[in-house]
This record gives sequence, structure tokens and C-alpha cells, in this order.
Amino acid sequence: MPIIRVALNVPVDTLFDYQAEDVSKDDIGLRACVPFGKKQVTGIILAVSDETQIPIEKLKSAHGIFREIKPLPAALLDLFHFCSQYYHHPLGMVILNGLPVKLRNNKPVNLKRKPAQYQYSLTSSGKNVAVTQIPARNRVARRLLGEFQQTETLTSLQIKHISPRAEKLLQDWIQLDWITAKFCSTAAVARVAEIPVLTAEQEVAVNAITADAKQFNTWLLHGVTGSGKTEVYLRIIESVLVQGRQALVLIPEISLTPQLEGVFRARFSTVPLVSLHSGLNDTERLTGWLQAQRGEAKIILGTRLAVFTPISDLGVIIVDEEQDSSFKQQDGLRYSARDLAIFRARQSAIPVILGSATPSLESYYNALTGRYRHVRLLSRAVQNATLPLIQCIDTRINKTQEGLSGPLIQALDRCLQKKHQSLIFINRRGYAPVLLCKSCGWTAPCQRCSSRLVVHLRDKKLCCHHCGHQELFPRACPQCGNQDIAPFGQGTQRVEETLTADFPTARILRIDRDSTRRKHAWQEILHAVHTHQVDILIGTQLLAKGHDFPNLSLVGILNADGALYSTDFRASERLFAQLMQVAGRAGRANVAGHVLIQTEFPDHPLYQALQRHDYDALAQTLLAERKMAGFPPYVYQALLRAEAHHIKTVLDFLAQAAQLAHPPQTVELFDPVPAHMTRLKGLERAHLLVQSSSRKHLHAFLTGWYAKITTLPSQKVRWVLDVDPLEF
DNA sequence: AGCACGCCGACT
DNA sequence: GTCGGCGTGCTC
Repeated sequence: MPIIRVALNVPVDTLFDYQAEDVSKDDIGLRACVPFGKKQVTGIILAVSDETQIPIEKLKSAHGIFREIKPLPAALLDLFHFCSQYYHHPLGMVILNGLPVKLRNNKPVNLKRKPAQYQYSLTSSGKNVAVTQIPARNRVARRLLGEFQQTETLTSLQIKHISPRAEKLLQDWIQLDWITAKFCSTAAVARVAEIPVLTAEQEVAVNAITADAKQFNTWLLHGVTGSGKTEVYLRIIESVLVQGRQALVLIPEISLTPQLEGVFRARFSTVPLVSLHSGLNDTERLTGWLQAQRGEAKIILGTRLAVFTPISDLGVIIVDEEQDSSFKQQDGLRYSARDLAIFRARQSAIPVILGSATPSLESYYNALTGRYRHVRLLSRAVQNATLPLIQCIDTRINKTQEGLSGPLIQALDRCLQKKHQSLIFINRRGYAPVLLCKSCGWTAPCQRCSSRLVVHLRDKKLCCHHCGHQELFPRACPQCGNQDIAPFGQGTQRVEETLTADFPTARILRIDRDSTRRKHAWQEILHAVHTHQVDILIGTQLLAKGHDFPNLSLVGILNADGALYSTDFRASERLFAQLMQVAGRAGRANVAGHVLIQTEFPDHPLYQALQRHDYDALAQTLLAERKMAGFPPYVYQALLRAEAHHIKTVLDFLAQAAQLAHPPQTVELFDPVPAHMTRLKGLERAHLLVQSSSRKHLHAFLTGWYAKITTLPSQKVRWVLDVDPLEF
């Protein structure tokens, strides 16, 4: 009887052999349900053979093979294989983690007929209906209409997503002539929205990429905020769709999916699109995955996990905001979706486009050295729009009160009078970052992490932003008993309080994780901002990403200096990218943008470069520093991370691992050190850095070392290899 | 990862 | 005398 070799979701890097009837090589990539120990599990068939190394008495028979869906394509299995090897993670775990949950269980996929896909479009009379015409208690109807008025067209699936009850309203609305319905089954490339004329730069970019669309190339699409990178994506996707091929678009955050999805649906209204992200439930995720695999979905839009979607006829991959660290998974399998996207593109002989206004230094360096092809968009695409004016406010001269300096308050006031919107950016949620005893200097610590508890005044609580721990305010200092304990420093809530006092008539809205936690909160907030129901926005980095605020003319930045004295060598790069992104929120259409940065170091090269919008100047400076210090992109790194209840256990383990390493001369092994955040969620963490100027040598070394570490008695230590680490 | 096997401390 | 602690090792 033939043997199938199955990858299972277990932390050992071996395949498990089973006897199976009626199997052939065509079954590679199918799911098989097999007995494993006392349990039944489902894995993926990776090989079919007549032989096995396993003694016959140990060999069991597979319970069954699922044939209701097509096998995983060979290319996807290759991707998993590469991922397993490159990141040194067991193959079975890589594969099963990359599949939708519904494919991991012992059940066949339920292929019940999916509901007919209709597409509903808002009519011109529908556009004129005011949301207030709908009684406020009819919340679903209000939300649905609001959604229609934002994106104009919605599919049955999207509507179901808004609310299961929303579908009931549609027939009435068709009667009222607010919307029209049409069946969508074809994938015709029909563009409905008004198509902007390309700028000369955009045209050069589009032509260059489409002219070379038949082979693998990594393109760095390097365009300032507002230069119209999205339009370049759209044109390239269009050329791929015309050939009947599919496009994969990766974006950093779930919160950006609706926005980009709206753009795509408006442009390619009849083209089936799926979006895949962690906000979907298991069924939705499986449905989207299957549509992509069957080739029905032509545009696959998603966060990093979407890089593992089977796509039968991929024509292009786009990675938007490629510098964003959320493309790197920070637990378990620590893969970079951006780097895997490049592997996939090479494998499929198609272009991959990395888009950014502030590329990662790695990508920029690759573009400079010619590994990547560099296309630049230097001017804003919208007519009349100029780059915002960026200035520093020297807080050594202009002292701040409650975190706000005089010039910033005055600028806010002028902005209010002109009825423009303004934004205060402060990357710290809560009321104040610490609770301080003024007599002995005690600050409230987290018991489980090496961090300070953040003051959340509204619910009279202290919160740890790392582990979620909450506790009540102490009445007095637990160290010296003094009652003079008070919040110290600024967070979004405190800035909100201060500004409310300073501008009592202004409409102020705070946007951070605390205010957007509620379902649909984001949609409501964006709607309020777009319809100018808000004068001053206060927000964290949530605000920095992607969203267009057309009425925004002033951005104030508080407390950015912290990153300048960070020990993380990537802190400057990240700060620059983040500030550039926030600055880009100002002055989109006809309103000139103004950005004011409160800092004690206005002469710092980072702020100097920012004021001149000069990414290249800063990038060159940082690259020179990295070269001198021997940091990426001039070396390749890997981190052996370990955690346990006691730091000694961790350091002993790392010391043992270092002992059996025996690195070649080209690979440098550093001493174990405690992690930046030594305690996290009750565990102590440390790591050991390995680096080399040769990726090949580093990888070869890691492979051997990984095998040796696996044999160590791991006691109570949890460890992982983090290849190309971003955080230390 | 689970789950069993296995060898040492406090309990009805 | 046992119940159960979690260290070690295996799963085709």
C-alpha cells in the first residue's frame, strides 16, 4: 500500500508517514485526517511514496483524505517550505498556521452554495438623502446609508458584514429609488469612477512597471505622501486584470482595509475582490481564501497573513507602506510578509511593488545598489496641493504648559477661526504616562512587566499598556505614605482635557485605541471628521496611517523627542517615517498644510531633514551611521529569543546555546543580554544576537545551530529564532 | 503542542 | 501505604 507523508501542526520538523489507499502524486497538497497519538488530526500531504523508514509495526493508516477542495498548489507549498527553512520553524506549523482555521480541523469543508452576489449602487436621489431623515433609533439603516454615501457601491457580502439585518432594508430602498441592484458574476474590467489623468511621474512609473510585467522585478515605488501611489497601483492592477490575472495587495493594518477596498471597488466595480485579515470570522476567511484559490477573486487585499493565500494566476503583488513593521509577525513564526511577497513574485516571475513615502533603509539600500528598481514620485498629484510647511517649536524657549507651547496654541486658534481642522499628534494614550510621588520619586510599576503603569483618569485606573493589567489608584504612595501623588506627563486624554479648557467652543475628538475599541467606532469617527463635525483631532499613531482628512490644515506634534535617545538603532528611521506620515495628513486639497513640531532639539538632523521633506538626506546619514556601526542593511541579523519565569534560567539557557554554537569566522555571536522590556506578562526575556555580512553564511550557521538547540533540555524555557529581527 | 510514563514529597 | 507534583520523551 502506498505511503503518504503528512505535515502536522506539531513543533517537530518531521513529516509523519501513513498508509493510504488509492493515492497518487496528484494528491500532494490535499488535507488528510490521520491518527496521531491518542488523537485524530488533520495535516497536509507533502509526498506520496512506496517506501518508508518507519518500521511497519509503527505505521498507521490514514483515516481519510479530503478531496472536496483542490490541493494546495505546488507554488504555495514551495513558499511554505522556504518560509520554514528561512525562519527555522517546523514545516507543519508553518503550513497549518498559514491556512484558514476551517481547514485545520478534521471536518470536510462545507461547500454549501454561497448566496448570490449582488452589487448595490447608490442612485443620485440616494445621494441626496440626509442620514437624519432616518430615525436615530434605526441605527442599522443609518449606518448602511452612511456606508453607501461613502463608498457608493456595496456587495451583498459587505452589507451582511455591516449588519445581518441590513439586507432587509435593501428592497425598500430599491423601491424608494435610493439604490439599484445588479447581479455580479463576471469579472469584466469596467471602470466606473472618474479616472484621474496621470501626472508625468505617475505615467513614467506605470509604463516602466507594465512594460516589464512578464518577469520578476522588485520595484521600490518611492513617492511622497499625496503623490498618488494608489493611482499607480490601480493602473497596474488594471493591466493585470485585463490579462485575466489576479492581483495581491498587502497592507499593514486592518483599519486601512475598508478605505482601500472602497477605492478598488469604486474603480473596478464589477471585479470580484476579497479582503483577508484577522478581523474576519473563520467562515468569512475560508470563503475569501477559496475564492482566491479557485481564481474567482481577482483582487486579493489583505494584511500580512494574506501572503499565504493560494492564487492560481497571480499577475502582480503590491506591498503598500512597505516600511511598516506590522508586516513582520512578532510572535510564533516571525515571518516578514514583505520579504515573503518578494519570494512569491520571484517564484511566479511577476513584478512586486513596494510602495512607500519613507522606505525602510533595507529597501532603500537595495534600490540604491540596483537590486530593486527605483521609481520615484517627487510631486503631489493633486493640483495646487503643495507639501506642507514643517516647522519646529523650540520648547527650551517656548516653555510648554500642560504639554502645549504658546505658538502651538496660537496656531490652533488661528486654524479654528479659519474653520479649518487641526490635529494634535501624541503617541501616548491614556491621561499621563506615569503616576509620580512628589516626595520620594516613586512611580507606579507594573507587577508583571518592566514598565510604568499609565494613568487613565476617567475610570480612575492605572493600566499597563503591555500586558493589560489594571489596578485602582492608590490613595497614598505605597513607598513613603505621602498623599502627594499625581499624574506626570501628557497622554491623549490629558491633552484633550487641556484643549477642552483652552477652546471651550471647539469640537474636539480624541482618536486612540481606547476611543476606537467599540465596533464601528472607526467608521463613525471618520464620518464625523469628513463631514466637518470636528475642529480638533487628538490622536496617536492610529491617525498617522492612510486616512485622508481633506479639511485638515494644521498638525501639531507633541513629545516626539523620545525616539532620539532610544537605544534601538531603528528608532530614528521609524520616527521619521511616522512624522512624515502624520505631516502628510495636513493640506491635502486646496488648503495649505502646516506642521508644528514641539522639540528641544530643533537642530537635530532628523528634524532638519523633515523640515526640508528630504528623505534622502536623512537616509544617507542613517545609512552612513549603520555602515560605521555594522548594522543592517550592511549586516544580516538573527536573534535567539528566550523567556522563562526567572532571568537566570533564560540566561543559562542562552549561555548553553552559545556554547554549542561554534560559528564560522564570518558569523559573529554576541553575549546574551536581557531584552529591552525585560519582564513582559510575567515572563523574563533575554536574547542572543548573531550577525554576518553574508546572508548565506548566517543561514547555513543557523540551520546547524537550530538543530543543536533543539536537543538542549529546554526545561521551562520558551525560545525562538527570529531571523531579520525588528525589535530587540 | 498534547499526552503518557516515571520517580519523589505530604496526605486520608 | 497512595495521590499528585512536573521533568522527560514520543507521536508515523
